[in-house]
Amino acid sequence: MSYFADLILPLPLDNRFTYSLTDEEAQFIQPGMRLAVQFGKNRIYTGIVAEIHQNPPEIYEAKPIHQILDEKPLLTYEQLKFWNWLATYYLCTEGEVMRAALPGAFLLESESIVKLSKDVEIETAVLNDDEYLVVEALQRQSSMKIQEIEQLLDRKKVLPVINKLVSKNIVDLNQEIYEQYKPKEVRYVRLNPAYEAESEMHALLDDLSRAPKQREIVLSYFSITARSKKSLKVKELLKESGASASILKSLIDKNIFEEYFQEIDRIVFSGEINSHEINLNKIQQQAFGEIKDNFNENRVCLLHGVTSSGKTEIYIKLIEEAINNGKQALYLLPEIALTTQLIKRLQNYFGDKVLVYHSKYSLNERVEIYRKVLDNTESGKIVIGARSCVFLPFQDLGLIVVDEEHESTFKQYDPAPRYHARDAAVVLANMFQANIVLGSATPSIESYFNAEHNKYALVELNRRFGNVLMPEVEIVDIKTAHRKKKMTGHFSERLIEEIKESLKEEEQVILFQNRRGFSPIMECNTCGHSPQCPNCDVSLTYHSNNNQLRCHYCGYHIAMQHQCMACGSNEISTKGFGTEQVETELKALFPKYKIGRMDQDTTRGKYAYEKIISAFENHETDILIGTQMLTKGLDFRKVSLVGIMNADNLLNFPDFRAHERSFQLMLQVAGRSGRTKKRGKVLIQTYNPHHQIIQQVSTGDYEAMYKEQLEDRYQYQYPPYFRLIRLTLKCRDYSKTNEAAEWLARALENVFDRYVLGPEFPPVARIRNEYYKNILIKIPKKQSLGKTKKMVHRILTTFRAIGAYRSVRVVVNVDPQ
DNA sequence: AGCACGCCGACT
DNA sequence: GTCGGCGTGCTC
Repeated sequence: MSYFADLILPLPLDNRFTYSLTDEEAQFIQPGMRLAVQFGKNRIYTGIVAEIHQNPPEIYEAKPIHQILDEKPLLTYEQLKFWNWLATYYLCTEGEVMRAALPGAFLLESESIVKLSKDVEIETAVLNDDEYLVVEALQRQSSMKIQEIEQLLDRKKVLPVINKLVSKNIVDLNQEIYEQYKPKEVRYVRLNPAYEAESEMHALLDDLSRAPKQREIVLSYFSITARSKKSLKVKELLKESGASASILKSLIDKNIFEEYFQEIDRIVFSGEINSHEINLNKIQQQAFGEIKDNFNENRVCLLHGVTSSGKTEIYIKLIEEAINNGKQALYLLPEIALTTQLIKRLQNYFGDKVLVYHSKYSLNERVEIYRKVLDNTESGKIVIGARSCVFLPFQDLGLIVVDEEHESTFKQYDPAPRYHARDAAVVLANMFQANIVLGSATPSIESYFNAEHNKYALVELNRRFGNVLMPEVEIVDIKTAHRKKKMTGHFSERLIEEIKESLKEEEQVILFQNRRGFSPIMECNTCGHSPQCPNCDVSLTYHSNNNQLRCHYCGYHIAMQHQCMACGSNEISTKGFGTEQVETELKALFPKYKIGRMDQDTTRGKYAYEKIISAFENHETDILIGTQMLTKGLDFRKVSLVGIMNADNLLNFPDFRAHERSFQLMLQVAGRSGRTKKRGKVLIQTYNPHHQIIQQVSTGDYEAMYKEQLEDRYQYQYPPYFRLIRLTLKCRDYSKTNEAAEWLARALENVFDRYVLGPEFPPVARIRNEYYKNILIKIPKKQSLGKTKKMVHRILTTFRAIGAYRSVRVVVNVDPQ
């Protein structure tokens, strides 16, 4: 009886691929294991076994596999199910999920390696120039990669050259696959046991009397080993003796010392546990109880708690319970880089049970964390991290916490799978019958809607911890202020007064300015021209730190212009303002005070972010100017004033979530103010003081915001009443983009009728010389989601089969943010 | 995706 | 003539 394995390959291909197995292989291989298989003519890929069966494929002969890469499955049954759900729900391939889900080091890929054939006499006469160059290079370096040959010959297509050499039997072309994961090893030394006897030892020291440095090492070795019986690291020995590595090497070469290696864990917890008891106050205790009651009924729990109401303590208690029951716990955060404070807190409490996982870790570190979760080790019971954590191989997941549930960064934008980690987490929890709590001070409309309609349970915390009052919000009408000439640059008189007041009291100030799009652009005062990006349909923005004009989309940059490029006029001014301008103006207003700035430009270095934060925490800076980044769970004790420089550029975003987002953002920023006894103050500068969102922020009235937004969503057919799928077409050819979009929209309309919107150009219609066009599909509640997606998938398959539109790529975004 | 194959314009 | 461009088809 013959066996076959259906594999998921890490490619954007719809199908699984079937390979044949020998009986022995079939005995050993289980779903979830990695296999290396040949796919296409030469390449070798890592595939995941999804299924083993005995049905031979009918229209082709299955190839045998190349190699088995695992001893036991790397994926659990739940993960395979989860991958499949993601691919179906988000309309992508399992291969794309695989790429996102597995640490890169698990995906071995082959590389073509060229070597000289053995025992071949090379007749130079039969070689042309290129061939000669390759052969000559191979005589020097034994093997070359295709890319190296491309460089050597300075041309793009080198395969014909290589193939000729292969056919002349001069070189061999092989596929090599690499295991990318390398365990971390520490080098140890010990004395050759032959010298252990006292007499031998003395003889050795006598022998070395003419090599004082070597003798020194041996003496150091004795003195260290006399002190402690522990294995001796090479590093330690060199430090103690002060000798160099080369001297030790000569001792090893002489066989006086022996070296050996031991694998160590990269993921080690170095901090201390100083877990003071966490005592919930009465209100927290009550919320905690309610959450647990709902867990008992297997309900998703939405925890709506105002800023600094103490949600984290509740999470910690829930996690503690989960791990006491022997389960694993997952704590999801929107962005890991911005939450060092929280991670420290969890580590202080749970010690080495906490693992932090995110995409910025090295390949090897991620592999180790993955394995720890898979093995369900004691040190990995709690995983904390950003969205990609949902892909870890949990064995016995008991609890998921999704903190800042409303954050849109939980949604992956590019590349596929374009998944929402919060929604995926709900599905994941369901697969494990695990508990899940979504927490936020400003829940997303969708989640609150689900709570209202009894799909989720709602638990509320509406008092700040220690009964600190919510900050007082003041709205400053800068339209009138401008008219009355009461503005200094972008600062209203009121804001300046309040800053002065806070600084006088030796308190700190945070100023918030939204980023992107509102960065300054150059504009000619004579003809109104502003320099454009040649590759994208946007104006270039001015960056003063390097005096450049830059494109945010493609990175194109030129030196700052002092003459208009269109009319040659010298009168150029900057329009719009960013954090940089705020900083400049502020320095002029408050020259005596220290000002910090936190935005994309200043947080580029590895620890730049931490530096800015700790400088502010230690009160080395008085005023901190920043963007979105400031809103994330930071806890500054001495901030009494938060200024929002311009609320309008948030509100005027062309997006159905713009108002909800503005509310969430402003309320979060406001929450940075007055976290201790004294009541904080928030100043909002705006041109529309009567805008309903501004009003709702000023009263902190989430309910009002929710109700009003919900009505808009209903009227304009948006989530939560309708689901959305956005198709984006991209192509270098303008008219092809149009034609293809038109075709696709018509095809969709045939099925979904008036629920298809567009095609439309997005606000930026060209990026990196590609034209973009969007089609939006709205799915009413009563329409089957599964069937709709199947239909969209079918139409897309037909579309992609049309030759004329082949150069047009379609990006599918389910539940776009 | 990545690669081969085939067709076409543009250069040594 | 060949090189390199791109469109097309296919991968178990």
